[in-house]
Amino acid sequence: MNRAAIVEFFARLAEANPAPETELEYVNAYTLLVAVALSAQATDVGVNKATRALFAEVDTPAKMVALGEEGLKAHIKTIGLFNTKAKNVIALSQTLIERHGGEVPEDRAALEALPGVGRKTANVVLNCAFGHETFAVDTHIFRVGNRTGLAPGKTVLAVEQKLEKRVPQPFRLHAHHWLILHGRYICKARTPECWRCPVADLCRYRPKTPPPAERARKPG
DNA sequence: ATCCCGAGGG
DNA sequence: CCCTCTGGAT
Repeated sequence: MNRAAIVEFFARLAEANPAPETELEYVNAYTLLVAVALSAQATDVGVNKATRALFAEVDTPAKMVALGEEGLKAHIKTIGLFNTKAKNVIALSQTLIERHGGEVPEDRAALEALPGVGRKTANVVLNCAFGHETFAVDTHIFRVGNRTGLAPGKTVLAVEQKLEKRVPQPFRLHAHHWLILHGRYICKARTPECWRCPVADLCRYRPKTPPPAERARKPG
């Protein structure tokens, strides 16, 4: 995708959604960090279902440590990988208290040093909580980048670096959310809905799924 | 490369 | 049934 096409690509996504935000529910930077850590290989809907009750009760690292690993597990049993996540969130909260005064650090290295926090989670927190122009590459963005030709790459880091080079202003701050929402609702993993995609003419992917009307006409 | 792992959709 | 969901640590 050339530069003009990339500008057009984001201009259309921006027109459809001028102020995109994360669909994870949170009340402060700390609960954002926890929500993102819980969202690995899980849907935001599923995470929100568990965190609504959790964050009403627990919204600081100290309260999380007081809740304890088993107490946290009881809240997040319905989320995949809950054993690992509960252990990490308690340890992460303890570390925030011991090393960062109970605050979420505005620093990539400090974030990635937290248990259960890798590059993707750090990028989301830096973008959503601190307004950094980071490109958190998740399963959606990896797929959209490769499928469309916007930012092809064999690894998530390669895709991130390509986005870093290719995404122009004024789209850099919200590119992450535009791409993730596009991937979640239109450029879906199994059956991308190209027939209602606003950037289909800029995309290198040729649809293999016929539109609903055609599928109804010719079932099977 | 493998493990962690529940809910929802097709 | 199988696939997917805002990954990270070993």
